[in-house]
Amino acid sequence: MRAAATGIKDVAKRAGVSVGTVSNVLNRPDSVSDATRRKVQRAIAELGFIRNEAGRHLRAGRSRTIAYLVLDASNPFFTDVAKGVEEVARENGIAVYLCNSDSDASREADYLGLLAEQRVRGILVTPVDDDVTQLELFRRRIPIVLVDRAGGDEWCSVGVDDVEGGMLAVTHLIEQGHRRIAFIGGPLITVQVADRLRGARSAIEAAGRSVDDLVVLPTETMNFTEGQRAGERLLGLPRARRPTAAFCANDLVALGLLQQMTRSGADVPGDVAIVGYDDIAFAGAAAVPLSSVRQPRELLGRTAAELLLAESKDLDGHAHQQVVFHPELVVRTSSLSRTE
Amino acid sequence: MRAAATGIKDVAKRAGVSVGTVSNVLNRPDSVSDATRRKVQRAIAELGFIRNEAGRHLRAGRSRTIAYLVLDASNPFFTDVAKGVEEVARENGIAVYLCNSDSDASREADYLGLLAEQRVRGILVTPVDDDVTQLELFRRRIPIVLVDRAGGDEWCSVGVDDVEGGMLAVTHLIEQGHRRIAFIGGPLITVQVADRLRGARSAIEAAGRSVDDLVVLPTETMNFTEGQRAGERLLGLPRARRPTAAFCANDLVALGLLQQMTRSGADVPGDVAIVGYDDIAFAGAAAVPLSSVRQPRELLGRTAAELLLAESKDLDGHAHQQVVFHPELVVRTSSLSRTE
DNA sequence: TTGTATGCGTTATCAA
DNA sequence: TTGATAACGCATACAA
Repeated sequence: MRAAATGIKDVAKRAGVSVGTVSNVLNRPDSVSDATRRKVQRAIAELGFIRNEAGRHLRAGRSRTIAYLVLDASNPFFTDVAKGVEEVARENGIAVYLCNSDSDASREADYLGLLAEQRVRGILVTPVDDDVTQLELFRRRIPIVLVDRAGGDEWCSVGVDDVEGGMLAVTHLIEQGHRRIAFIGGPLITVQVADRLRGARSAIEAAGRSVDDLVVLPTETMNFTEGQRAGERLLGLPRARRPTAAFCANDLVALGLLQQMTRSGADVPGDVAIVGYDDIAFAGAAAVPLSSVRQPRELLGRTAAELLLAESKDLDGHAHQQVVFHPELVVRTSSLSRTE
Repeated sequence: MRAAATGIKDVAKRAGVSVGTVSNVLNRPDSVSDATRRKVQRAIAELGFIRNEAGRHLRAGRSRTIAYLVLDASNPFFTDVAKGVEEVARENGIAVYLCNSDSDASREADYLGLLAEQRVRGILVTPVDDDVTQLELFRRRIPIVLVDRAGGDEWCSVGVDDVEGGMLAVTHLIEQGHRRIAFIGGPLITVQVADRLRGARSAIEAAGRSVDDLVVLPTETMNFTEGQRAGERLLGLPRARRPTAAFCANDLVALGLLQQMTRSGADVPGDVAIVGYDDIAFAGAAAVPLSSVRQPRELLGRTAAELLLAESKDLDGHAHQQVVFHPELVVRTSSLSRTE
């Protein structure tokens, strides 16, 4: 048998005081006499009273929940960012909904609708596509911060300089003596991917090479399987045209590629050097430790959450901020030429 | 400038009808005349009205949200289970909070408190420890279903027969000609781990071997790093006593072990055969494809969610159910003896 | 210091 | 078919 829901009224009755006093004990304990406070607290304990957030929310007009809508909950990158978000939220007594759009625009839309109904205090989102018009609708009601994506100065955003990341990766590969370099990732219209590619091109040009030296192998999404497929395509290229190095737009793709190479008997980094992106935990732990462009994941999450809470506290006088972090190249075995 | 929150009253005023009619349009559109319905719908569109879930919740007395409190959001096993949960929830117009206890009992307690305040309709949880007394408190108010863990017939639970899984794995290794077999996982007091170990022992006994042939290497948690450490310990054993096969209590540990072997120049499966547990996506994609005991992850999630919704609909007349699925051994390269 | 009364947004009941 | 109104649980303004 389930206990009936106890409310503030039941507590008041049990303690022999009014509901206002119970509320005071909960919210302004100093304004209540010691004796009364103890009485009320005992009643609360005896009844196992738990505040009803729906009532508080309705009364307060705003919730104590934010949401983080991610592209792919099974990508460690996002769970690491989420960790940073949760920390800040906890410090502020705020709960975090973790929602997974799974790179599906309709799921994203569903979740945004749901979150709007919940009147969450704010939403952190890495949008499925770069068209933010859909988000515009919601933004009129709910503060939104873009994570790992920029939206111009009309939006708060937290990201990492992906052009710089691409440059770091490819400059490193050039320094390791590689001429033909593959870029693997997609879809190419995605801002992050496009920026990383742009950085890669800049590095090629800065080295005085021809852009033809960069072989773009686009993928549909960025998961392990796509990396394996790209590996097959890479090995299918004629020897003369085959790149000796690959820069992958994320680590899942890089790990898939690495695995396909190993499986096919190709040596990494001997036959193909590999640099990934994100530096997820698996990267350093791969069979051949993976070089990768590290993003400050938890910091990204922390900063995004702080921006969101700031905006939610000062809705009108709020100036949108675009925070851009710098990536860092972590060199491991997968990209080190043995001849050096 | 942020738009003021529009409510059902604003819609009513705009459409020139009463709030009851607006509510009818939203909830029982058939009971409203076509003309009125159109008027109201136009007002809703013009004002960009979005229902306030807090109000609905307060009125209805119950929320349309459930929560899934996982041990480790970055373990693909849990995100796969979560996918099953979300599917069922979506089919029922219910939202899912995904909460990450990160194997930390205090975080788990915090979240349970938070969820109780939110009056979520139910909670799916894989508890941090096997002492369910803490959960008992909440259960009096909120339906709880244990996921991947059993709690006796006083609880609804969904799990997989871990004893059987352990037997499958070790029987297979014995059939592959191995005598000394390592069991790697922990903490050993965890029910799942203990059950898998028990299954492993049964398999040894069923084969007429001595239980001394099973070398238990306990780990503190079950992540990649612990697997690598276990690998070092394994290789540190004197040749004569060193197991030629290892059964790991999850895939992360197995992958860590596999990687440590490869790094140390040991051959898998030649020097050490490996079987993991869970069959996460990475398992089949590892440098040496990993044999693993597969759990029906999404089905686990679906079933758990269905059980939870059933219980939440019929609180008192509810009979607790313990659903136990059977694991399946997926044999890949990592455990195949070449001599066979 | 404590009690009373009101309203947050929604839905359901009942009357018109 | 539509409208008026009460109620959900809580927090606050104000009165005592």
